[in-house]
Amino acid sequence: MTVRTRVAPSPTGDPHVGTAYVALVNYCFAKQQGGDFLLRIEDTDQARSTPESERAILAALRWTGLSWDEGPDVGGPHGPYRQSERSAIYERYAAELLATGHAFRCFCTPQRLEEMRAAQRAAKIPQKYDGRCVAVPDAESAARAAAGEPFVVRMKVPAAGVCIVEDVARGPVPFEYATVDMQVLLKSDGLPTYHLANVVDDHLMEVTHVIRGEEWMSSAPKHLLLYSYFGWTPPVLMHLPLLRNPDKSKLSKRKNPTGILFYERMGYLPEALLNFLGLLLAAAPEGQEMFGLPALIERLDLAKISLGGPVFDIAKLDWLNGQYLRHLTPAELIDRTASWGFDRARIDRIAELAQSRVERLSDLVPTAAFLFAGRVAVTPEAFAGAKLAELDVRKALALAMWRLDTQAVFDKTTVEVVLKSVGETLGTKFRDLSRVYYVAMTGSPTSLPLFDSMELLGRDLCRERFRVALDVLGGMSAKEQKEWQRSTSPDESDGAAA
RNA sequence: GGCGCCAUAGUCUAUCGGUUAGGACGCCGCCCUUUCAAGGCGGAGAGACGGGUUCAAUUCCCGUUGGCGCUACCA
Repeated sequence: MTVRTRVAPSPTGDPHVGTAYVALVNYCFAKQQGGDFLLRIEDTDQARSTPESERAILAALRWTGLSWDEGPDVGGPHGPYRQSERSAIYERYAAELLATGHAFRCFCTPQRLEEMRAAQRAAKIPQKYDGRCVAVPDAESAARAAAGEPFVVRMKVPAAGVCIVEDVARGPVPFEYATVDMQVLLKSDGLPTYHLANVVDDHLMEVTHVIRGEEWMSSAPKHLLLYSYFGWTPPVLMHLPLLRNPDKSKLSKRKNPTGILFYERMGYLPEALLNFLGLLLAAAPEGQEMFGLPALIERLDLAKISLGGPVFDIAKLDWLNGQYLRHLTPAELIDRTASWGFDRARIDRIAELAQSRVERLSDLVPTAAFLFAGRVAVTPEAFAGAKLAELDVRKALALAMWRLDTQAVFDKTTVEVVLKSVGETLGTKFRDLSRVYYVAMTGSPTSLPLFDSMELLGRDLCRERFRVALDVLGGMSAKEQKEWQRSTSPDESDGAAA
């Protein structure tokens, strides 16, 4: 049987390095076994999925140098590869589960579920669905559904017994069925949850090995149960450790750059990034830290991947990237730099912005330098200004950073709207606030137009500059963070791929 | 709180019962050098803790501690 693996990102945010990491393992394992690697878009969350995010994820993954045999953009015999286009399929399988008695309609309202959980919390018992609607007789259930009463479909779970999850790297992992929740399979909007869609698709797409993040381990029993309800052979499972921040918490953009595009904009080479991620998957032979995809494909051994969550150590990435840069000829270095940041459209735009601000040709490069830099040097003093005295500069930076994160698109118009909204929140004219942003983004209070510059810089680099500026000004206390977040619309979406 | 995963230096890791516990990043020093890098050489630095099993444990088992994940009509 042909080995088939997949990466299944959810298009709900920026392309995440965790996605690249998971994709890399799946890709290498498939190729090592002479198999196929698939890309599937898990966009069953109507509220959070966006086409912009999907486009960005595909582009970012392509940039890393990985390629897939089947996917929404390249097609394939098991399509469509976008879950939002497969609703009819999931509905059919949910109906099958209903018919075979492995699932039931649940008519509980969100309010009733919330009350149930509150009671469970108060009683200090595990929070899970109490099973009320399992008792609804089939005839009544069908009638209520036919009458238009909203419902979700939940899976049944054995009351007792143990489910053994066989993990390639961990061996058997036991889970008491009593601790497994009766998961929602089909939401009231008729779309499936991850659990149903993932199992159905992996089966239909003939995925043989599911290699995904550790965050999924506790739902493995549910998935295994579904495979058995359908009478299908489950795939081989392997859960990868999660990438970490230096403080060991799960890698998050609030604390670190997590975007693949950040590394691209920052000037890392895709082969260096892949090599770096590969170092977390297969130990380098003594003194040979540099290796490419072919070597990784050869050496990857799923059972030997270390299970401790690795810190994403940017210092080591820096060194590796330097190694790659040094292996280039000077001409290649120039070519790479040119195609990285000096494409015609981009520099033409920069020229437009800079033209009225230069008097000599020799002014152009210094004027636009901040657009080609990764970070810019800022000092606390640079933020000082008469109008700014009584204003909390850090709050202005934090609000802008957070609000910008919640925007689906990142262009000059969005930036303008968002930054001005911060002025309103703070009760300040934007004119008096702009210096803060000029300094943080460009490193100087006088520079090229801010909104255009930020668009040119891109979301990831801007976020990083906000972070650095905040840091230079002493950061935020936990209390401030909490308080300030109340005056913005928080969006914690920061997940890696499945 | 419940369930689960994990545990070698600051970081990434090797060692699948017997090693002076190996390598890489970072750090420090020396060399090279008009500076700074790069490069070369060298150095400091690790088996969380407590019990077992064994002639012998970093390695196997149990407990403790710690970190992490899950605990949604999100993935």
